[in-house]
Amino acid sequence: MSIYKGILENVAKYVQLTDDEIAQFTAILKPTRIKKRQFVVQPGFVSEYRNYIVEGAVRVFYVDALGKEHTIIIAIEDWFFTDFFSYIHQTPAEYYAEALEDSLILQMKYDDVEELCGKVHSLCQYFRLYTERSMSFSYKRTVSNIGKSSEERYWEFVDKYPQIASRVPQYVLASYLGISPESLSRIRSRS
Amino acid sequence: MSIYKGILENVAKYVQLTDDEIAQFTAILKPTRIKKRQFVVQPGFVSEYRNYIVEGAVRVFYVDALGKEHTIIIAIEDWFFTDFFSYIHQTPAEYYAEALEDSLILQMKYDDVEELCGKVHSLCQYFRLYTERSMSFSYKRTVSNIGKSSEERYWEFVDKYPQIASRVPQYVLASYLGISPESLSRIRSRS
DNA sequence: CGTCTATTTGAATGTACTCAAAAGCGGTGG
DNA sequence: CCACCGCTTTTGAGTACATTCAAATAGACG
Repeated sequence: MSIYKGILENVAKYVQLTDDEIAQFTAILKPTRIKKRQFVVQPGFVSEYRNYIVEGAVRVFYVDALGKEHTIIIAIEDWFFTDFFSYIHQTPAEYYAEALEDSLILQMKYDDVEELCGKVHSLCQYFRLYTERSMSFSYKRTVSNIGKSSEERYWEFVDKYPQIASRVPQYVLASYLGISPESLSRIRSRS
Repeated sequence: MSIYKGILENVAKYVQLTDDEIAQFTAILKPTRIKKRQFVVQPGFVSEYRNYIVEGAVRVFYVDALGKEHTIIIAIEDWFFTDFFSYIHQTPAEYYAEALEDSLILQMKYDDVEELCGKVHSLCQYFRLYTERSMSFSYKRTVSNIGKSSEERYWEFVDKYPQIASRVPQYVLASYLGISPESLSRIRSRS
């Protein structure tokens, strides 16, 4: 079974590619193995790649002026991750992307994606539709952040992503939800 | 001067359209005038349109179980707005979109946009690139929400969008930043 | 000018945070 | 395989910050 199976199925949910288009697409995918705690993106370096996770888990986070970590993305199988701002604008990253587990990812270079999207209409459609969908979910997170209490945010997350909640360290989850690890521990204990 | 000037300039920042493509695009834009306090989107109704603001200001917000309003988007000239989740999935909206001022907007129907993006590669490119950029900014807001104090969020907003901060009521801004109106008033007074 | 809404101010409350320390857990090397 | 070490999670106490509720003031609009 090909390592491209997952991503091609993902694409197939939105558009249908010809065999030739599939070949062109997979040609720009660079399979990479990363070990737990390894950084894929680091502040100061341009995030050249959009990364798709075949197997494993990754988080994107930044360290504020006080040295505290804030997790922006927690990604598992069949998700994309990168420092999006750095990737889209091709400017130096501000965030880290770190493997939470040994992982296998598919990396696609910005220039390659852009070139291919310029040539292949259906791939352009795929990325448009996929990103629009991501965007619509992103608003849900904003709604959670501005309107819900820490406790509500936590249980909402557990409800929505039970696999993730049980798979990542609590301090990572806390930093994703914007809660201190101590508070998250207390929220969990009073249930 | 055509009312399409703004949106066409926006498109031109990303892609170049032929005259024919421009004609096809503007053909699906429906200019609509809305009065202050008028709703463009309401819970229970599918948000059929993606809306571009030619002139005016609009906010998207929801009302929680306790009757409190939470503002998700504040949009002015040259911005798009809609209940994105409802629009993308074509399911009933959960949010309101309300004019903060008398406004002139361009409405494009979901089906028309999809059909045109299927036919016209460069328009598909435009929406892809535009949405990817929006996405990259959306992460910035998330970073703000999970990592910064109320006070920092407020000053960051004023710094980033001074025109908006001085143009919308403070309780709207407070509900956008996830702060109570009273707290925002106090933040402003101690400066 | 009067009414309605938005903003400010005050006092009390509550939620989440910080700092500190203990307990739990996992991984590593002897 | 067990013992140790480091990191994560829990627990406790005190504090800071934002919220709520209530009332007063200020502003906008007809």
